[in-house]
Amino acid sequence: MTFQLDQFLPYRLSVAATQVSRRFAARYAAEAGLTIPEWRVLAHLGQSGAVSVRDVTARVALDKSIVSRAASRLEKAGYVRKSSHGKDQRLVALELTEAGRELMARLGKIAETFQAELLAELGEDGPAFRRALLQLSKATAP
Amino acid sequence: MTFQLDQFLPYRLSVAATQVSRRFAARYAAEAGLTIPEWRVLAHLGQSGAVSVRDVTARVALDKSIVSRAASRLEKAGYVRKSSHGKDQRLVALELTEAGRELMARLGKIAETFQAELLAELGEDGPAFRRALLQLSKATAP
DNA sequence: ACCCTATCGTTGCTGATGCAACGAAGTCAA
DNA sequence: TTGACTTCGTTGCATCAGCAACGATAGGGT
Repeated sequence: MTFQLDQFLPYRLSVAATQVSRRFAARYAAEAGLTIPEWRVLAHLGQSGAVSVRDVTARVALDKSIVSRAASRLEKAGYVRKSSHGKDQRLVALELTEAGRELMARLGKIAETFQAELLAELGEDGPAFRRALLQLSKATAP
Repeated sequence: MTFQLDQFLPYRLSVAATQVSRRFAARYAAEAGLTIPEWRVLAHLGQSGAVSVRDVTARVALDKSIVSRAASRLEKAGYVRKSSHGKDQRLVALELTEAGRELMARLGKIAETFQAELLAELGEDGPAFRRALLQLSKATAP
């Protein structure tokens, strides 16, 4: 029997992820022209207060260079403020501005709605799907 | 309650996909230094005989420019042969060379093994996970 | 106090991505 | 047959991801 690409889990996973990202991006594009890294940084700051680039990097699964650039764009757009961390001068403290909090409040609603739609589509497979994603997200030892 | 990025399905899905792709890439890197598009094109040709770029594009969920470039690289590497489709001169017939079939045979085994590992990790959530991925891969009407 | 090493964040650079435009080839109707 | 329109595959171009290198700062041992 030959190998079937369309039965292959990594492939199916990648296609699904791309598809879902596209659908979601179409939703929030109307509110703000954010890239995915920008959206993730914004969302993380919304739930975490003032944190460093390193913290964000660890949490949102993006390279630090990407987080750095996303933060700079968000700062220029007025959604994020960079200040220096008093204690350790190497660190930068990132936090949302008032405009950033407002934007995040709107995007948060959109995100919740979208997630509800997805879960409705999944029906009873939803919980198992969630568990599976968590399991697969674990990195193997380097 | 504030929005929690790490509970958000599109985010979890994206992280899981990236993670799994990395793990799989690490496996086949030892056999051949393929990019993901190259791997997909190779895999599709392995199961489909001679087909056009358009066919591959539709099947592997990649832009036609990406398929075109991947096919060119695979041709240069000696895994793929491009010939002209007698009937319609616009079409290109892509097919694996002998070297391509050999490589695919080896990669197919690696892929099967890897998939078995993933399914073992998922345990009884595997089938639901599969169904969910298929459901989410469906595009919404444009 | 000093040096040696580690960490933080930014920037450069290479290659990949995705969109649009293009030439070539085919189709269909008048 | 001609001409308008469509489709196929390639290529150009702008952007983005990811890795490495860098300056700046911190910390730890002697």
